[in-house]
Amino acid sequence: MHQIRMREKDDRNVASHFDSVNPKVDFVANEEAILKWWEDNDIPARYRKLNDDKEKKFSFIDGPITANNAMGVHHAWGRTYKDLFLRFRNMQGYRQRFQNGFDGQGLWIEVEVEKEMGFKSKRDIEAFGVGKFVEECRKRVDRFADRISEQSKRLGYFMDWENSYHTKSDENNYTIWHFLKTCADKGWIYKGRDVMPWCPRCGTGLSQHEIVTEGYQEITHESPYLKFPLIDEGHEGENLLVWTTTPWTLAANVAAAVNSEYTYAKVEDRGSIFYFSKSLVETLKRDHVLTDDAKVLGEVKGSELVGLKYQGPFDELPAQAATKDQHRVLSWGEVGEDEGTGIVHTAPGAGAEDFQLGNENGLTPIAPLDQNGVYKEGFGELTGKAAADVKDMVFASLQEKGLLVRVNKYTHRYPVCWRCSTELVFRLVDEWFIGMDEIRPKMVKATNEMSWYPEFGKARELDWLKNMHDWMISKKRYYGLALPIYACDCGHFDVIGSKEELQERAVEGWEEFETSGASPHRPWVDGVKIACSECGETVDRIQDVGNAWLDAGIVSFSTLKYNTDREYWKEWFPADWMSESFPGQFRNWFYSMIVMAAVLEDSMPAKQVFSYALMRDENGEEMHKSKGNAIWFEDAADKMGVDVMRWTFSRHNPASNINFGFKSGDEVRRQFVIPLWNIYSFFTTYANLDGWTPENCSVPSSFGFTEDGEQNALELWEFPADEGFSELDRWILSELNQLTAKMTDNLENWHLPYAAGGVEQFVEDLSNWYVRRSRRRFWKTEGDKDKNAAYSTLYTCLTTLSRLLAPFTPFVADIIYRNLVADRVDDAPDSVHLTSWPKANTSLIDEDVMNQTRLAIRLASLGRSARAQSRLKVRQPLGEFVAEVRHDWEHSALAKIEPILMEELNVKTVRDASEIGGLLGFEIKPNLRLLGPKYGKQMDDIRNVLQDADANEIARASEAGETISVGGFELEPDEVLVERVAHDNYAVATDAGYAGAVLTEVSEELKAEGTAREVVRVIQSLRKSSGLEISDRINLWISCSENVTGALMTHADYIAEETLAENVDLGAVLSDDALAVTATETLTLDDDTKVTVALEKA
RNA sequence: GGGCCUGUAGCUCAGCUGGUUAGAGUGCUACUCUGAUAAAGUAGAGGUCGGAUGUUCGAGUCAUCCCAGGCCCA
Repeated sequence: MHQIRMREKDDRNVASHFDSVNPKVDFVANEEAILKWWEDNDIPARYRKLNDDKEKKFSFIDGPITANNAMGVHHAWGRTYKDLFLRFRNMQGYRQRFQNGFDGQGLWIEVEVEKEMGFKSKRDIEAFGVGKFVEECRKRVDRFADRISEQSKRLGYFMDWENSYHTKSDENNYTIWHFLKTCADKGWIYKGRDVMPWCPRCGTGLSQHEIVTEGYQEITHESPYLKFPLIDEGHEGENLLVWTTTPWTLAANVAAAVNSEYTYAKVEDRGSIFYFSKSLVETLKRDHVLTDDAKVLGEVKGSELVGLKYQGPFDELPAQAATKDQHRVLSWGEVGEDEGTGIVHTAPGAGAEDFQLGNENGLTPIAPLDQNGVYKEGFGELTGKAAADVKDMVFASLQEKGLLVRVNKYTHRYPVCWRCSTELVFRLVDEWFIGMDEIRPKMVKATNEMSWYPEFGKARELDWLKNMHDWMISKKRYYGLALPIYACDCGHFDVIGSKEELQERAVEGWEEFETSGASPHRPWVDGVKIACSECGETVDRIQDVGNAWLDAGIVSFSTLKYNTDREYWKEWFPADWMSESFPGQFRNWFYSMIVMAAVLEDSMPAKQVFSYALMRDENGEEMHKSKGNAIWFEDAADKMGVDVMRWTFSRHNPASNINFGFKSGDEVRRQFVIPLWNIYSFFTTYANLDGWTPENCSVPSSFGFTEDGEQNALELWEFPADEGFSELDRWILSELNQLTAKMTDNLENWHLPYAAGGVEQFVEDLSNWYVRRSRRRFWKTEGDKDKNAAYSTLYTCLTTLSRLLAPFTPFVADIIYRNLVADRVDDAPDSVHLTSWPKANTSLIDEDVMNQTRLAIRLASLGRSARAQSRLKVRQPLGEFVAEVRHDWEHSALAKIEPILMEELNVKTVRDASEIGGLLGFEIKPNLRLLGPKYGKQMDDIRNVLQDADANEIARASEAGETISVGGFELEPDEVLVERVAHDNYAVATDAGYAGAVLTEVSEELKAEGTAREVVRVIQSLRKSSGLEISDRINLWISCSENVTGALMTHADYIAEETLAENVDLGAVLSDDALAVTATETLTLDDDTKVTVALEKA
């Protein structure tokens, strides 16, 4: 057998006893201690190297975490998944890379650094110096990368932290160049135009994201209503009534839009005829746009207006020369009729939606503003004026032309620059795009080939691909991928695909660039110039940097040595697994990963995608720093502990949002971690008392690795004939092996809630059935085979559990493992994280014994319920328990579990209700599964006749296998269901077709026994309160009335045995003196007689 | 407006190809028990299974439509 040997045997000081375990444990302090021990003993590195010699591998590609701020608990959620599955694969013997990634380029970083430095605009950055600014950005990224690494270690995340990749690295950026060059060679890269939100004060564009989050304010604008005179024949003298909140855009008007579905009114007011949405007539009168005398002349559908030409409000301007003949009415589904006029002024060069609409309709956009928000040439008196200052000039001009109808105040949410609160304008700018039409089919193919968890991820990704437009990859900023595009005035542009190519093509500035370190970043790379491949002119790099998703999308190439070691890349690409949160990542990281793999290799980037939803606070509210409900990682780690946090995540269904908080953490600790710890504490307490060590364990263990296909000692093991293993042992070992098998399967299929749920059920079973039912086996004084079997079984459960839990709760798992195994067993790995994943011995999975025990647990519960109803305590023995079961096998099983039920329920006999047919009454129900298909609509009649029929007769007939004649129906014996109901003298409880009853008559004999047990209980609690050790012997006096003495006499031996009494003085007369020196307690029995017990240490 | 997901007890969620009285955990209340116990046991209250219509002998489950929430797209 191949065993990983971690330490020379003689280094090891194998102790014979377990460290004692404090039941009042401080989990957080333990975690910190373990963390230190891991560091001191190099466990993470040894864990990572564990499978270096293995053939099979598991390739994980990490979605880079933004190294821009510290980690929150929502990051801990995603990182728990990553760590968990990587640990699982490591324990299974897969070779892995363990590379973490940091995302550290792009506007997000710039914005944080600007805040840090107190910058207000791009001009501040330019003044500070782009080079210095970029350095500051890099420093911030490195600072937070370190911070996140430390936080991740605290989470127990075992990664190769010294070898994390950075998207800002040269390798990453140059690999993107290669990607872009590949796109360019196929002709997919082009320069296009788009309208972007723009801050005229800062002179910079803002991303949609910056506006969505916090960039809106309530602002009141003066909003004009104006006429667009129609010029088509037959419409002379008629006008469109148009409204806008941005008067400065009117000079760039190209079209007007209506909703074809709406009905428009033709209205005469003050001598003019207007068209506008019919539903707004009253609103416009109320707002004094129309007078109360306005007359509705008729109605037209919006579609009838489409195509009509009109005269624009500023057609006299030179800037309108190319567009004034394009003015017409367009159909646009987005036009609403809640406000305005139902006719929308469209300026494709000054509004994002307008631009889109303009493109669809072949309009020429007019871009009125320069980068400072000032009108360019061609706008007459507006030229040279800022957009924000021209509204009065616009109104005056409209007034003069007779086009202005009314100006109203209008308050609305309007986007502002989140840095300086200046109202944004929309500006037409040049951007660079990747045309996706030819890439899309490859992406669809890859998406279909990939496995998605949850499964609907595939449909969502495909849906996104369907809607996907060309990819805008440029951004007018400083810190990011330097786009290797060299656009020449001749109209041609070159794309450079590598550092080497740049060097070859450079005609200027290469030496300086090389001296600076040749990092493809602004400003250093900007000094390198090439010759245009078309006309030979010297060309600069375009100023733009790249979209940040290019940075993250290339990592399955750049981090796998695609450019330097293609064999290595082939070994690890495509990845077996990638995992990120799904809101957003379908259009971001997953998307860019798929694009890159499709373009470069016509492949998928990863075989399996795993994704999860969003984290909310405890009340389901979104977490926000500003709302104060966000939880910092350190707070959670310090207060609830990382194991608790990780288990909370692990038991959750990834596909649904998680509501996370300290309350749910407390529940997990109470419900799961503490019970587990109590079992562990119980085991070590008694094992130490008995001097039991793993050498005595009669179940073999195999903690290290076996060769593939080779079975380990446990897998080959069978129950020995004479080692004392009981049904109970067989049961829990069966459950354990089933758990192991199911866990493996669930983890291989990403089914975390099932995996975690299985462990929770097992811990529950182990604690509340196995340990509870086995307690006496551990208590007894002699060390026989039965006791050793119990220790061996519990030890095996705990050590296996520690390994199954290692990927989930790495701290508590290692604490248990190290105490029970690493420090006690020769050749066992030092840490649970160096052990192999347990393999199930399926021959130990015994369905019969598991079913039997389930039945016993169920019937015991019913019995306790029945007792509770009768108000007879478990301590009072009762004559009989009658069980009603449902299936054939359960009748025979009942005989086997009889001793268990007798003990659990404290009854003298257990009977099967079927043996005593007269005891319980009958109830008859139709067997719908059989009768339904046969009788159809007659079912209601059958129901009724069965209700009215003689239940006893039908039950007899059914059990005798006779045909049942009832109400004109001839029913087969199995077409009715017979159930039993309660009878006198029995207390009955039922559940899911099962029933349990106890005989409530208590004989004198039973009563005496009950009294004896009551007395024992009092003595035991007295022993405990007197501070006696469990093994201390005592002398005992019992003072009580004569007939109670008689009753107790019969059970004197039992009392003595249970309480470890050497002498029992029954019927003793206790003097006050005696009471003063010994421990005493008085018990009042049901009939109000009193029993006083006194004891002293013998 | 379109796509996907979700809607079952106060809360978190199971309910497989339609089948008998819709479950679990948790929380709450009461009682019980206690030599591993920050535990455990038993009971109680708590549900128009988001709504409507349809298919069927029978619908939480299937179909259609609608409502609400979420994510994405327009």
